Amino acid sequence: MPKASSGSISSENLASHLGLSDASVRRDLAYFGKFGTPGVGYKAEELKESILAVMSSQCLYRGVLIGVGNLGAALLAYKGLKLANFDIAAAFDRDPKKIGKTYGSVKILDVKELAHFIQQEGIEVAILTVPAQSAQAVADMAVAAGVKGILNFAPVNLSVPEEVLVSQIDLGIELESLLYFLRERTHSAVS
Amino acid sequence: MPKASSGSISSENLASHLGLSDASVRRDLAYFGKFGTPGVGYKAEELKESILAVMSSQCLYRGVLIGVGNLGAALLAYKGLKLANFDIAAAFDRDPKKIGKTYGSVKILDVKELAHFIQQEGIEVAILTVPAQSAQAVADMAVAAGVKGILNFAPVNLSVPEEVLVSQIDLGIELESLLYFLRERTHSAVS
DNA sequence: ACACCTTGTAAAGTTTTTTTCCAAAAAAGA
DNA sequence: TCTTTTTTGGAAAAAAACTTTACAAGGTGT
Repeated sequence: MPKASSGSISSENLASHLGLSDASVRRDLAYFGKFGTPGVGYKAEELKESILAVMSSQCLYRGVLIGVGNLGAALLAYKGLKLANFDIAAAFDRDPKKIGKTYGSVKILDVKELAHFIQQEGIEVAILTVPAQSAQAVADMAVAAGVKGILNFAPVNLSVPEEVLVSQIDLGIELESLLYFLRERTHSAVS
Repeated sequence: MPKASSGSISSENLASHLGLSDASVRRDLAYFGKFGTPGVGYKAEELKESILAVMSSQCLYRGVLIGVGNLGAALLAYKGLKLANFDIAAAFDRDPKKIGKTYGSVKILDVKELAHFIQQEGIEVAILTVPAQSAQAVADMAVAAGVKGILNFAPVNLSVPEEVLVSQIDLGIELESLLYFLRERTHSAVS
């Protein structure tokens, strides 16, 4: 592994830490601008600033999280979301025991207020962490109220107008995929 | 959208429900065997049986879940895992308040017993739902004890021997990706 | 001034994914 | 029975995505 010199780091060095090739690192960084200096590499501090600058230059999106079960609560607690210039304006649930509570700085509202809230606040993104059987109905509500993107954790194929972007996350499929590759690997090792 | 005829469904019909092309559906199904009949399509009941047969013909993997926070609890409650012929043999945590409890049929044990349990039970897969700062240490333990695959939810690049398969799930990155495409779409719509 | 690094980017190469195409199989109508 | 229609499975072609190679241009140190 190449060693880091004072304050600077080369694409080769970065690559070895990330498990990529030097060319990939350069290409990916270059996509957003010129952050390095030829013959030297990337100055760590500068690179960090530049990346943060690119990320925060992206316009802010405001979103709601719908369904405060275990998974929803986990996401509310997860700090990584703010990094993406994403702001959870409110969470929604149908359970009266949860409504009115606050997770961090996010308030839990009654799902009946969802449409009104989305319209009033100009919400563009919804994170769906509701049970599978309610997912389509909730998505329909959110889309009708004006949401443009959905991050869907329910194991259901949502049907939405094509101008709405859905990103599907199925934890079961991730696991199956891992197991599949494990089996492939052990099988080919035997044969 | 094509209509379904009694008991049978064509690849084109399946495809339209899944948002794929007919050819893709046929190719993907054919990968595991011949389930359809030319001129007719796939008999729904038969296809379902065949898919279940393929899935359960895959050898069973046993795994442990490490870190019973909100996310861990959500996964323990999620029934989709059993479908993949995957069995969570036990969960682990370091919090004495959680140790000894039972989620569904899964018992929560002390993380100190992790290595011993993995070896004793021949566990092959670990699901990591621990905080980022403990992820590498826990992964090291699991790998040393014999785990061959890791499903990692901590936003950390695990470093493991290359014979160990790691599947990384970063919910923050999923969200960023969604936002990125949303921005791309709205920008190109303007210009 | 010269030798040596290392970036950014274009071009080439590779891999993966998707689509197209068609022989063969099944059903339905003549 | 024979022909037409439908639809599969799989081969071959096409397209797309991803990686690597290659190198001019920009910088550093002697």
